[in-house]
Amino acid sequence: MNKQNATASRDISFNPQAFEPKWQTQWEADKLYRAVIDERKPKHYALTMLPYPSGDLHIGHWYAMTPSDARARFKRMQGYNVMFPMGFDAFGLPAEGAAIKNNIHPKKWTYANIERMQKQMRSMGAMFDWEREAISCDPEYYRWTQWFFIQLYKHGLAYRKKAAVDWCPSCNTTLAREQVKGDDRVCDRCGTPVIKKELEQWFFRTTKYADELLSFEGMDWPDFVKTSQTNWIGRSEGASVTFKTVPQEDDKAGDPIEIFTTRPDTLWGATFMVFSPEHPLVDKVTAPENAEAVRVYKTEAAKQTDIQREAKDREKTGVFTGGYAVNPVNEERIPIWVADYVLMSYGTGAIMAVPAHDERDFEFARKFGLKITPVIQPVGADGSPPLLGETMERAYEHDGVMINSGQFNGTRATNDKGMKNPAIKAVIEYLEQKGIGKRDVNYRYRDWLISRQRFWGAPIPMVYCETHGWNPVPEDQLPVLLPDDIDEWKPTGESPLKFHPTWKNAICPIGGEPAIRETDTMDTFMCSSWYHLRYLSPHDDKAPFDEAEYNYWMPVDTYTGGNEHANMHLLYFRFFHKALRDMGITEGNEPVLQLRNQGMVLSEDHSKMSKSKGNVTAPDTLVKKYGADTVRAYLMFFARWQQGGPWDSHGIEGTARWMRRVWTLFTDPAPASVSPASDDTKKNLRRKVHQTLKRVTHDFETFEFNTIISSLMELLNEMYKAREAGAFGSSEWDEATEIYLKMMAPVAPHIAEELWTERLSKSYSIHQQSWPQADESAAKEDMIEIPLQVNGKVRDRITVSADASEDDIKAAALASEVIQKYLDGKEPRKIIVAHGKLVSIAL
RNA sequence: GCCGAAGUGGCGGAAUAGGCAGACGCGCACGACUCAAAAUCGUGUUCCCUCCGGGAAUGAGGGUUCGAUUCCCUCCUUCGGCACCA
Repeated sequence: MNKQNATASRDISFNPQAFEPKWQTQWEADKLYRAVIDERKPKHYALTMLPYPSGDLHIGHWYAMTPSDARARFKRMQGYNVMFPMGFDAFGLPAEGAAIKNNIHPKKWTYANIERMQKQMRSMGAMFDWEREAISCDPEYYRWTQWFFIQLYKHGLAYRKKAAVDWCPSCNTTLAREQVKGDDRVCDRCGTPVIKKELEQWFFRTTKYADELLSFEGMDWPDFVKTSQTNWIGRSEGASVTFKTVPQEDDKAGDPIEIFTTRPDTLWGATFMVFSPEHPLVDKVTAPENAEAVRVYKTEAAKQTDIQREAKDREKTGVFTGGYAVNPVNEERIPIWVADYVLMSYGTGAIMAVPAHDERDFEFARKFGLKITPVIQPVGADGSPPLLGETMERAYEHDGVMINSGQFNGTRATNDKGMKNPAIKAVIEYLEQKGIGKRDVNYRYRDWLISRQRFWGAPIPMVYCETHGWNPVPEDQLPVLLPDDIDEWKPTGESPLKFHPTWKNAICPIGGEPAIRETDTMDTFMCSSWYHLRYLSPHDDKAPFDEAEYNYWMPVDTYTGGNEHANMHLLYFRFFHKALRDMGITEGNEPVLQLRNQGMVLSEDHSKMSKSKGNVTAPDTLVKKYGADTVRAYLMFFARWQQGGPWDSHGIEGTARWMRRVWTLFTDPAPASVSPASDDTKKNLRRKVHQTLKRVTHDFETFEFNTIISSLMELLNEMYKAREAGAFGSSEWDEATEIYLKMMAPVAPHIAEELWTERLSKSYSIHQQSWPQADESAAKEDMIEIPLQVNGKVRDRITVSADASEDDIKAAALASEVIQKYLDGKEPRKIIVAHGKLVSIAL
């Protein structure tokens, strides 16, 4: 056999740079991947998160998109009518940065990048349906973003309010709570610590859906996303209780104060109250002689940043107001304090303090010498003395029995939260009966702040006039276009649109008087909350999306993307769908059935890739060197997709080698001098093919891309051996090659097409073939090797027929000389034949 | 502190209804081809020993079991989310 010649000819003929663009052009010309409604076929909407047009496609985009593409292709071969659209999330800050730097309009920069990235995306050989492309900064797109804002406004889900909001001093804009990260409270975009500003801004009423967003019923989503969202929403069950304040002399009517507590069962232990410094009633409850101290404390608190105030290990501070409240269950007069450990942004901004059973209240009470009354007594701690306020060393926060609580003494308090705790349940019922409190739920979740003081976003379509206040722009006047003739878009802290000479001038839609437009633009997460709907009919000028398309394609069957969006995009996206549903625009409770998140491709030194560190891997260079198929395959192979990992520039060589070996197997002339393969060889080949097919099919379903590639590599190795053994030309061989290319087609669409169409001369296109069906009987083994264990250690192996009975296997095992040696004439204590796979002998 | 995910050779990773640990690939070593190198092909590659053969090993320790990477308990480490949230 002359291997040398084969090698030489192969290296010349494997040239992905030649056939990859050829097929990309061909597929596009033949509209192979157009997704058109076809009622005869089951649909599959495969969605992958759309990119921001930052300039160049990086390896992370490939990592997100090409395995998703492979799976979409697999679904398509399985007979689904698959829609796999792509677009651009094209509004956002970097465009403004670039605009300032290069003195060009953000629009120009953005569209230039889009064009560049479209070209790069085409080199991936993905089955994107470009006729469905949607670009969020197109007026035909943001017209509908604005339209949705107006619908939300009309349904009371968009509102304007003044509040202390998060402000990024580097991005010069407000941020939503979700966009502030970590304990050091930094901007999600740029890492700058945020500050608080008191501003009037537009909000979406996301909290209305807090409870519904906690339900993930029927959703095949990763656990970490579900728990992350659950944590974020932060639901606490408890009670709200009204305390009366004791009137100051000049003020006869003492105001009622509502508080929220998760532990109403400890109400009898509430020995003081604490107000947040910002609480509106602080001044009213403050006694004249304490007024100066309170004023000073409030001023100090206002100067502190949130980061300082919310630092956990900080020592508690506070001042007495001189005012008192009455504990509604025991009529005890309790002092009211002001302290910054109580936050205005949670609950009612005031708490009842139960120092005996709350760590924070305990610390505060000890520091200021306030009364501590235990009301839950631990049980079962034999001999240990009962809790006493004077001697307790820390708050007792576990289960026990209620004491010092009047009629409830003796009630069992468990560690359960909410109504599952008998003590809490009993007390809430009592409070409701007496009319002093009620069952209540609180969330840490906040409404979504969507105003941005930036230029490159969808203008908020609202107009203000002195007489009629805020009103939406009439829908027939949409879109409210961004001006082209703007030369001042530098972020100043105020919206650049404000400084355009004429843009903000409008007329009131109600009375026709002169009015002013809202000059803030929308958070770009608003644009990406509905892009999956725009893909349905991207050029529709009658509606945001076409109803027939919606009815056929929605909901999204599989959504893939990065895991950094768990509490941002994915929460907004769900909120948006539910809001639209309640307005009668969409149907169903959730937009996405199945969600899968890929991990991140790290650089070779295990750090995050970044342009500034110069450790990025450029896909364009890799495509040039290896071809797109190899890059795709390596991205699927090198790590668990859902986990990601560091790039390895040597590792890709292995995948490149595999690709060349595939090419060689299909293009090399058959070895001439071997005799025809034995029946066994052919049967074994066929078995391996169908075993691989089963595995690959399974792994595509479960997103286990790395084992798809390794199974294919393994089968290729077997095929080489079978060819050596003379299988070439047999019907088994032909079947193997056909199935091999079909399995390869989703992963490496170009080489599969080239070999299928050009080398095997099969009918174009392999991407219109259906996924092969595994033959179970062919995949089954005839003979199996069974390990024989003695006391858990493998001592011998026997080969038996795959359908041997347990008794046969047992007999064969005992017949083994090695086993007999170990038995040494004794009777084994126990013999177990495990599922016909293994024999375990216990001596 | 609370919630979640995960710890397997030099490396990326296979294998879970409880049944042969290390598939596949990288790297490395040796060999073939070559004047030589690259490429390619072949062989080997968890660790330890006295290398015929035996022993140990899936973050650590314990438990259940004939049998545990897989199940249970305790602990350690890494990553992610939340955190003075009443």
